[in-house]
Amino acid sequence: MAHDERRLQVLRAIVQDYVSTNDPVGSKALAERHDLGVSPATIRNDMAVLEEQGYITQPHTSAGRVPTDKGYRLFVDRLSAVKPLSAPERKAVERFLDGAVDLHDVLGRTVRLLAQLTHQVAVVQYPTLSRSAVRHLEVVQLTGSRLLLVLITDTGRVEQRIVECPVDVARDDVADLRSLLNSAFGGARLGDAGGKVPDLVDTAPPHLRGLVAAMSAALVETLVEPGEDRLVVGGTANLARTAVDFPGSLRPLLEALEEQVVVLKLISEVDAGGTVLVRIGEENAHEALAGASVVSVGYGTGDRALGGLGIVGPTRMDYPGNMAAVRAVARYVGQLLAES
Amino acid sequence: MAHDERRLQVLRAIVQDYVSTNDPVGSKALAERHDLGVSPATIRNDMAVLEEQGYITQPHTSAGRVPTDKGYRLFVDRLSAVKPLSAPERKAVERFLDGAVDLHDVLGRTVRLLAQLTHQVAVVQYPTLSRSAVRHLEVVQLTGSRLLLVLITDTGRVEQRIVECPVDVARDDVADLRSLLNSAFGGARLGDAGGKVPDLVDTAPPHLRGLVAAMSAALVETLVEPGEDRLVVGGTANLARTAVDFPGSLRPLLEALEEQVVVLKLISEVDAGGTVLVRIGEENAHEALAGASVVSVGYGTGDRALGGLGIVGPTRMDYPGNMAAVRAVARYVGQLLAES
DNA sequence: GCTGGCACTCGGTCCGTGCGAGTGCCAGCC
DNA sequence: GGCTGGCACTCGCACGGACCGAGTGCCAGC
Repeated sequence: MAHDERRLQVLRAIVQDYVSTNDPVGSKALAERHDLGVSPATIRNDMAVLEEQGYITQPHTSAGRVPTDKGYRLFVDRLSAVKPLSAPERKAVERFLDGAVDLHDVLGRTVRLLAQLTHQVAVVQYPTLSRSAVRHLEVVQLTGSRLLLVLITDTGRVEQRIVECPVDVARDDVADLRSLLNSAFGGARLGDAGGKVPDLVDTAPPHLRGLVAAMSAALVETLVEPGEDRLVVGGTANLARTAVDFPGSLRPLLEALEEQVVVLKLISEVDAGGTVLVRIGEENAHEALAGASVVSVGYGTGDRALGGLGIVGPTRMDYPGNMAAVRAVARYVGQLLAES
Repeated sequence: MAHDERRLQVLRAIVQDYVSTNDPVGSKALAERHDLGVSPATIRNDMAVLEEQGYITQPHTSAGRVPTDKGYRLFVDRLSAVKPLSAPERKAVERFLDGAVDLHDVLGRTVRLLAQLTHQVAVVQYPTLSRSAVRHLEVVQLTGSRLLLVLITDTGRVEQRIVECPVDVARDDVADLRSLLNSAFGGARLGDAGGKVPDLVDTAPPHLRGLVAAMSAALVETLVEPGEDRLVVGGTANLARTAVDFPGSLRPLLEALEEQVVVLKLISEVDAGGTVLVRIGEENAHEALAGASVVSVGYGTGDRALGGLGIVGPTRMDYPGNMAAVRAVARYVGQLLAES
């Protein structure tokens, strides 16, 4: 029906105007700024219907309308096309990310880039350990009984862990231990590492069994521990700019970002297909994020998702632009990591 | 002179009251809440003098007085004693920091602890590389021509760096390279590493010279690059709580904290003696920090300072308490790192 | 089904008033 | 000489009323 169609145009116009002006938008302004071909009065009727359906709301009588979470949802799903990045923007992405010297550097640059492109808080997850494979395991003796286990994954991630042994360890044993661990775990997905432990312990020379068990345990523990999936956060200064959009205080949001766990959960719920995920306001199912939207996407090499990245901002954000930025950055990071 | 003495008491009382109430403090309130032994009128005279000397100021006529940066400075220097942590607090420090599994973990806990104790933004610097010694250097071959150099310092810090070689490297050469590098740099202070490079390159077997030079260069570069002195920041949510103290916006401050360089400079200007450094407002010599104070101290093992840690907050802060917390945490972290 | 007109609502702003906290000054007292 | 009580004065702030304008809902007419 033509009616429905126009009503959606009205909703789109409302979202666009509200996002750019931050003022509740009225029927007259809409008629002026968009070529809807009808008079303000007609728009008013449409708006009344949209409000009844829950897509928009008025902060108070005699104010314009504002999109609800549901309204943004419809906008994202049906009324907007992800707009590609401009040429200079694409160039900026390349320039910004090239020249990174290691994983830490890549992710640091990524988060800064994303924050700069979107003017929002950016979040990047380290490549998930469980989906990474072991490239190398290194054992370094710190003191007689204290060993440092260093794990290097195929994604360039380097993790360390101190292991305290009950007794002093001989130098030669350290070397043996290293080659034992490497031949057992080398090349294996970390997700499968747990299963290999019993076998490894059984086949190890008797005098090394205790050691092997301890080190394997540390390895498994390192990746099982949920906190070990690290997160890089950047661009929190952008929150100050959008402070007006967060009624009470920025505090809960800042706390959630520091907490990491909350955000991590959101960011890591991505698939490998490169679909951009948008969670709007209440959809986030976490109180502190009720007034915020999260745009996230998985990055990876080929069809393998390594981790997620995305942005957090007010529900009143430029969804098409931000979705494009997030997607573009994820693609580029994926490429970059595939090279290494 | 007894006069001067009382005037200082008045200043101290003003600082204390203002810090706890956030209201400009008037002569009457002072007389009531503190046993100064004189009437409000007398206090008014003292306040007039203090104002003339620049220690306090009034936001507007007919308001109470507020300490100036200069006033806080005098307070910190002469009017306050660092008050020791309470027993439960000391206990919390121990409980919080024990059980850390590696350096990353230790510093992460430290920053959270400090933020929690002081209710301010906490900042912890990674142990400076230039003052650390090489415990072990590891070389891992990622692809034929791409090597990963992993540096493990005696402070438990692990740094990585990808080195691109012009030609493919043979497996055996990697092992040789590793032992060459370790025997050359092992145990050496990183600050001295630069000087050893020429010698090392000269004595290396001819076919490895190019490689050795490249790796040494990467090593030196890693620690010369100023950005490599990392910083952990936490408790930014506390900024939201103290937002009232930052007139304009939190933005500049958040930006400075993300910038890291600025804060790093402040935090790293510490000595090994355990002196707590306080920089108040304008003393920070950086615009974004003009309304903020920084309390910092060096942490280290024995008489060797490894790095700095501290807090950033509004000038209106509990200096004695925060100085105590910063000092106590630094001591404990120093001990913890000395053990490893 | 669209449109112009109209009455109505209500938040934001401006202004005037009153109040109270706090000050500076002064004369008097110890 | 220094402290004190008293007093006039200054302002910021909170309160309340008036006004204005944006925006709405509804209705009759095309």
